[in-house]
Amino acid sequence: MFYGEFAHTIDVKGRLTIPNKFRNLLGDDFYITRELDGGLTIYDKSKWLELESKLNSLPLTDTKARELRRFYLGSSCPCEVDKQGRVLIPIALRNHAKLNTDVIIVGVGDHIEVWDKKLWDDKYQFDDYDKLAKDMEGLGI
Amino acid sequence: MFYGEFAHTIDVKGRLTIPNKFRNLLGDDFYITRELDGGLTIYDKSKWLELESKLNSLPLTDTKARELRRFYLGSSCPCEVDKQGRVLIPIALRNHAKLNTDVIIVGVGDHIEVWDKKLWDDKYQFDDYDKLAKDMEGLGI
DNA sequence: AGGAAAGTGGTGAATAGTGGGGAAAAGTGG
DNA sequence: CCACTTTTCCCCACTATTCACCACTTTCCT
Repeated sequence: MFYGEFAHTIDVKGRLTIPNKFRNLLGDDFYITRELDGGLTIYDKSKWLELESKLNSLPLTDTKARELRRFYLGSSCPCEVDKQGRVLIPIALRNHAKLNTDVIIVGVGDHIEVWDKKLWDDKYQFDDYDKLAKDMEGLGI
Repeated sequence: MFYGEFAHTIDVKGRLTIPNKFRNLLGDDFYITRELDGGLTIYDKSKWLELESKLNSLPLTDTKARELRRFYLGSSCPCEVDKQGRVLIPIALRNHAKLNTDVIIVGVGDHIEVWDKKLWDDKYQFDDYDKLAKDMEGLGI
């Protein structure tokens, strides 16, 4: 399982170092794709296959299903790490998540998320604890 | 399986380079045809044969079946890549998908789609995450 | 404080993508 | 059936990107 928040940088070539704590857990084969709220998600192989088979089971005739597939599969990328533990994030994904130099890598249990630092800071400062508490209540936690 | 989004160009002669990552997977024999949402689709041989046999199993007497066949088979084209890894897209298909110089080639799991860049950008910016989430919910993902 | 490990940055070779010229082939009209 | 135009295909050349490697800085741990 992936936990914690790491501040890393993407260099001019679009390379991002995977936090050391995540590398062993991810293994050699993992996938990166878009994520609903505007960041990127890294899935290990088994999680990815799970998502993919769900998507593939959808009927071809459904317009929404086709769009979902384009969203997830179309933007995804099998990752390869170099000897320094870095992956190259394709331009399309970098643009989608508006990644600049500074990014935040977050372990969220069964997957990892990648956010532009500014976006992350704006969105998830978590200073409104009352609101958070209300949300939790609504979800029965 | 085909993943990812690539921005390529069609030159004045109508040639399109297949992204290197897709070439090996496609093999020598593959097919291109129209696609439902306004782009083109590339199928590898096995997927193509599958689609073709499905279409051929439809009753000749059914008007809709005849139209489907015209749509898919009528516009299709067996592709050959030159030594630079390019295919020539027939004019009919180029027109159908309104392909200009800049196109987007998208790997969507079991097939590849080709879109005019402008069309793709307009259609698939995917910034309405709530809508997308709703769609997913509706499809049980 | 010292050493090891993690993260960052840069360089050069190899490869992918693009564009164009010219020969071969196919289509068109007399 | 022949001449002409157009399209297709093969080759070469240029540019941009990718990838593997090396070197440096910073952080962490003992």
